[in-house]
Amino acid sequence: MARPLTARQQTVYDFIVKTMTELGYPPTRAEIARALGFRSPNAAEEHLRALDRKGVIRMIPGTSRGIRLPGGSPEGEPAAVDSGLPIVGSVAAGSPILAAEHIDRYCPLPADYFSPRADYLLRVRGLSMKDVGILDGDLLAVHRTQQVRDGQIVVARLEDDVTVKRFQRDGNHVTLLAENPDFAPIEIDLAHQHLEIEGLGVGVIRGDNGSGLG
Amino acid sequence: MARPLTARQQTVYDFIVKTMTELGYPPTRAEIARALGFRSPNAAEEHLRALDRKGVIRMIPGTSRGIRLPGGSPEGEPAAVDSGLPIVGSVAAGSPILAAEHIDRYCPLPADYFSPRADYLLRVRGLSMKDVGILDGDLLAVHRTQQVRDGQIVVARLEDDVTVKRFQRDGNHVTLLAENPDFAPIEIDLAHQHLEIEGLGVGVIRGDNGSGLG
DNA sequence: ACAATGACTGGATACAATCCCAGGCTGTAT
DNA sequence: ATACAGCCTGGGATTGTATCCAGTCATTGT
Repeated sequence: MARPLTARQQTVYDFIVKTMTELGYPPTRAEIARALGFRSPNAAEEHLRALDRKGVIRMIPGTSRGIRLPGGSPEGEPAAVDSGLPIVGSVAAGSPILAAEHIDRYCPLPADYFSPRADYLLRVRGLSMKDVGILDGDLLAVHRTQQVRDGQIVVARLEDDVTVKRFQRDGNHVTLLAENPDFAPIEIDLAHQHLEIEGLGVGVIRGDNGSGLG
Repeated sequence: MARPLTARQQTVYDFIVKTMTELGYPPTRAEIARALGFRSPNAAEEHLRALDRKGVIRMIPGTSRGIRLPGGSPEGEPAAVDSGLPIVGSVAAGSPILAAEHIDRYCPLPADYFSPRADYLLRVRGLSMKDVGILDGDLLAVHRTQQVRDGQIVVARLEDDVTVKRFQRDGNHVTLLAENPDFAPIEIDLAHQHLEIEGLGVGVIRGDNGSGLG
């Protein structure tokens, strides 16, 4: 079961990703410890084991810098690609997004047109993200993952409610920012509230309405 | 300058690239030696020095697996699809939009996904239409037609310049409205200026950039 | 003939890095 | 109360790795 990462584990994971993209190779335990302020490399070791257990990284025993980021998201089964990307309309409270009854129709676009790969298209309701060009009725291409970084557009589920917002985390505190001055940010304390990240916004499609934009 | 690599050095370099793309981290001297049949890691060390001298890799002293490939990580480019909608980048003055030299690549989406049918995708530059959710770099799906109505988003050519604007006509007078308070409307007197309507905006696609929206 | 370079073998050393053990502290679940 | 997981300090054994030194052999340019 993919229990979500703890805040600290997420920090470690983020540092690994950052190191690998910036330097081209993964960090050592000592480097992780130094970067996050641990006085012992063992703290990093234990975090790595946890991340490995949860499947977001792979440790290669006995190998220096032996950390791998397995391709694809942790346990997201690849969406049925045959007929294209499923288009999800409104999501009922408490049920998984990709439940069959939510699937409206399919968009004949290959999943890997977007990068990272899109797993489904979510029809966006409301104008809370209009300043980043996501309008009412648009289709948001979503990559299923729990690994999201600050500033990214995410699909989140908060108390059975699915929303699209910009993600920002500070330790145990998460802020979901709208991109529209008419909407207030949503503040979440992870210690007291449950927040589930459903995926990462990777694209937008608009225009199946029928008579041109306007 | 950059003397070309010897055959053996090329082999070593290829192995480094292969290792990094397959494993996610660079090889050690010993691993290179093992892979290429050297009986001493020093042979690998000397090759690495040569590759560093010639600038194709960068060695980080004292660091295990401290090998970097300068000039960005090798990214797999998306396979060129020769079917689907042509994507048009910048359009040279005075030439038809669908001239072959403007076609960047193709988007594997059927033309009739949009309605009315899209004939090509135009990459939009600038933020003049940001208030209707068309941002810089977005792909505008365009239906080729001259029959446009007031209020529609159109692709127009004015004095060899191709722009995307909202269309408004009053007798012989046309106004092309931006959807961004920072941009002034363009006023055109059809009796004195030539305006060509290239098509009607029927959709928007965003998100072929590579790492999520944000 | 000579030096310079590329391509190695073989051996050695010191540090880099993984990984195990023994704790402590704070929560949350049972 | 007790147990357990997450998160951390501190130390230490063992192995992984970078890096140096001393040679050999062939090729190439001078």
